[in-house]
Amino acid sequence: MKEKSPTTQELVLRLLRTDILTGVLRPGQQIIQESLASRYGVSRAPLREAMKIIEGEGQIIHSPHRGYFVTELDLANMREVYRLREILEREAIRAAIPNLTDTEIQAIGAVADEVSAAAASGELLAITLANRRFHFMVFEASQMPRLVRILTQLWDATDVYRSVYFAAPGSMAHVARDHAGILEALRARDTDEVIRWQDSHRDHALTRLADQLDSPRRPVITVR
Amino acid sequence: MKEKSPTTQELVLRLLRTDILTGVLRPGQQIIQESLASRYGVSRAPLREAMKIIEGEGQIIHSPHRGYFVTELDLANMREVYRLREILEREAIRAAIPNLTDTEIQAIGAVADEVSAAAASGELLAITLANRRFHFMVFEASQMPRLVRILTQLWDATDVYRSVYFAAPGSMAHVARDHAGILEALRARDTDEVIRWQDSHRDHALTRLADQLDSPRRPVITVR
DNA sequence: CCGCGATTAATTGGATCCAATCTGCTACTT
DNA sequence: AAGTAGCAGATTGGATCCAATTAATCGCGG
Repeated sequence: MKEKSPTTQELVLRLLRTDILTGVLRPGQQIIQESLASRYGVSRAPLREAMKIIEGEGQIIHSPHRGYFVTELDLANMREVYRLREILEREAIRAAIPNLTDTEIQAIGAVADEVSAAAASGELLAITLANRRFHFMVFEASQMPRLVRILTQLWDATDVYRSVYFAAPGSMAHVARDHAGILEALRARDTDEVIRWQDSHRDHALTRLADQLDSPRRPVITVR
Repeated sequence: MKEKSPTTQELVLRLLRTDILTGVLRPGQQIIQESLASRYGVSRAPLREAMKIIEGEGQIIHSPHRGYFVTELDLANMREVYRLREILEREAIRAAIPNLTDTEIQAIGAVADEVSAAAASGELLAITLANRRFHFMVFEASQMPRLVRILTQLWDATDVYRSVYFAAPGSMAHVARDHAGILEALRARDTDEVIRWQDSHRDHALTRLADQLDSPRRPVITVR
């Protein structure tokens, strides 16, 4: 097997995503290209192309001749994202259920365990990523690549705040319960029940996140 | 009022969009950066950033070290786009109706006339753009910017084929009738009726487009 | 004659360099 | 003293240049 040759902008893309996710780059903050490029040890060229991608996903916005700024979500915006997720995830689940094989469901169960393991370790980034994999394994079974892409964008838009949510006490137990419920309903091939669990799961996250929106989060790391 | 200073990549962006829309760049074709850049009279740098945006909208795809290619939609993909449009446009209309003022509806009516005027002139590009404005004036009244953005992407994805559709004889009369129906239902604030018209409008377009997908379209202009 | 491998041309990816624009400060006018 | 014009520094936008990767052709061997 030949090893992958990661192009520089893919690398930068990953770095950018995690920096936004972990709060190194805070909402509202301007991104100084030179500074960030040297921080990543690359030139500005691949950074700018990577930023154009992130901009397309709505995580940063661009103002000509002024620069890029990390987007800041207000409550209305957040509610819109969750409303769209509600509509689209229902569609994804409906399309996915008939396609899901037993082995795939088993694999999804394994990922659920990974989430729990990550939760035990307390690694916020690991939890977020594992949780994402869990849900998207279902979505991807829909065989609707464009739908999956849109859902990815919607999840990306709120991921900045999601890690804060996971940090809240008691959230992890709630998540574990919902995941178990989803899994059980998947095994029974009970579409409506899966949707019910997923809806409640999402609603719970939204109310928690809405609370967090008032109290601004503290910086994790600051880049000059 | 100060005039706008269009940055180069915005210019390139517009050029790229119309080139894809009008078929100068055909589905499946590779985009040779140097060739296209010189055609636009610019360097490759702004072209590449513009392409990253278009890629995010799904109109072209990128393969590392190989290049950019204009995306080609198969029937399954096309059906997915229309299914997603169905779901999301319904949501947009539901959210929009309560917000629509009489003056706004009047303005939408004016745009419907523009579509007819464009249809009479036979200018395919003008028809496409006017038609788009008509529908998006409704969508934008939803006050859901993210939803509008996603819908824009979905419309973009099929616009390459839409002009072919408009060229089909009899289509224009059908379109005019549907638009009139939508307008009337808007004036009556009858949400379900608007959705019914919009659904039928869309379904008609899909069946026509599906036909076109078999017979490959002839090139309009070819760039070396 | 067909398949496989190496060399070469073409194209993309990344870095550096220069020009255009914005922002904040200073000084001047009223 | 307040406001505005203009100047200087910083930052972004665009162009050119060089390196890395791909694919295509040619040649060799089976």
